[in-house]
Amino acid sequence: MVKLFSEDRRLLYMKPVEPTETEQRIKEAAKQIFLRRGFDGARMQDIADLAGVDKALVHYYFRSKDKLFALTFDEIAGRFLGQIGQVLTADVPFAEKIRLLIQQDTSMPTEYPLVANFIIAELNQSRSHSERPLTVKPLRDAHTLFVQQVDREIKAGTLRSLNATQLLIVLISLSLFPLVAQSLLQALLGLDEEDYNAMLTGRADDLADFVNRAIAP
Amino acid sequence: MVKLFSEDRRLLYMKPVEPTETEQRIKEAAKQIFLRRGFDGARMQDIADLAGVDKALVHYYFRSKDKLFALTFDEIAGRFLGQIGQVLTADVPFAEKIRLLIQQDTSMPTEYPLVANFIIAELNQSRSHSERPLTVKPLRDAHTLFVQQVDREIKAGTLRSLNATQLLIVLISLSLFPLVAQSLLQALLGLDEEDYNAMLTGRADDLADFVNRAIAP
DNA sequence: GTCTATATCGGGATAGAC
DNA sequence: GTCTATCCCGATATAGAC
Repeated sequence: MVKLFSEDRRLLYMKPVEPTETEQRIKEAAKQIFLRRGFDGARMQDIADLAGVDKALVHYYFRSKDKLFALTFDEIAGRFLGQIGQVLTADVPFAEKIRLLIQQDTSMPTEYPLVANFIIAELNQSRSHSERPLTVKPLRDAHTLFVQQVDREIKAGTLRSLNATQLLIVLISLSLFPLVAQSLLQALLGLDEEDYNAMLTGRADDLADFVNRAIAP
Repeated sequence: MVKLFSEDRRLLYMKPVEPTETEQRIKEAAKQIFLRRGFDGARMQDIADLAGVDKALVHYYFRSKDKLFALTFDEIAGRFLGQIGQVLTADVPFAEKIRLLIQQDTSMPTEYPLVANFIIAELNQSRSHSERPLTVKPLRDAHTLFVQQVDREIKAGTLRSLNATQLLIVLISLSLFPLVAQSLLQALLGLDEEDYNAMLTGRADDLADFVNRAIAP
């Protein structure tokens, strides 16, 4: 019993041990590969290559593909939902909040569409066949707060009467779908990547205007 | 040269030979499996099982997984784009067309969200790593026609001045995203499937109203 | 901690009998 | 056309040397 804590520096020093640099590189590589190929398409070999280490090391640190994936997914989904939550709970005027929600896309790096697509695809997979069930912690507080704010605006007469959750879904749809479905919309409209991106840039203001007209009293 | 056509009944009879019933069953099974699991997640064995035939038969009829997938994808994507094209080119008043575009979702069977998700996901995959390049024939005519109709409405003063393509993207976003991202939105809002579907039902009219307010002169 | 070598298995594909 | 048996590669995972 004397040596109870002595084998684990975490318990001795009261804070997490630093992940080794290698471990970090593998995690980052896993994120990139899983984001692009999904669970089924990803190869442990590709992750190892991207991290510049041997395949066996990946297993040394993370045991199995499933575990590594679960870890990666939670991190990606957590960050993503966190960002949305921040905007929803931001202490800004309502009109500004709408612009923020919509604009989130163009301001974000190229990774953002990948992230949204990834989360949707993998949640679908894990839902349709019950093994490997992924979960995402709901943004209950942020959602509630947004609904309350909308209801206040309606009472104040600055908004017409409408369902706040429906409005939220509309806002997310308008901002995320063009990113998530870029490949489909490009094909459908017959645009190349450049044209498509040109069309997306600077459309946040137009969209905000669009929404404001729709929800005016 | 005498027997040039005699080995292929298609050429003799001037119309395609009937696909055998087995072949049809395999194609249908492939559609179901690919739709749910995607290319990477699908197993030839699962397709065979669902069709009630041996795995070897699947290869007998369709040669390889790639070929069977390409065939399936083209059929699914073709049908999907065809439906959208039909609505875009429909000869109905503009306000009605907007309702049709938006409503497409709730009226469709459960397969619709799967289809949209499938196309988006697989187009992304084949775009991000160049092997297995999938293509979708653009809806140029339908798109052009829609743009013209919008521009006429603007000239007639029944619509405020706006970019027709942007409007089209908005309409598709509003109708498709809640279906495509159901798993994500459910998680985000903390709703179970029943609640979520309840929220979607009957929202077509509200959405059409929403859009009409936004585009009124 | 990091590598080499290897075990093991799943899954796509084909050969060949019927 | 349909099945059985089999090939063979690729991918996860582990054992063991350093």
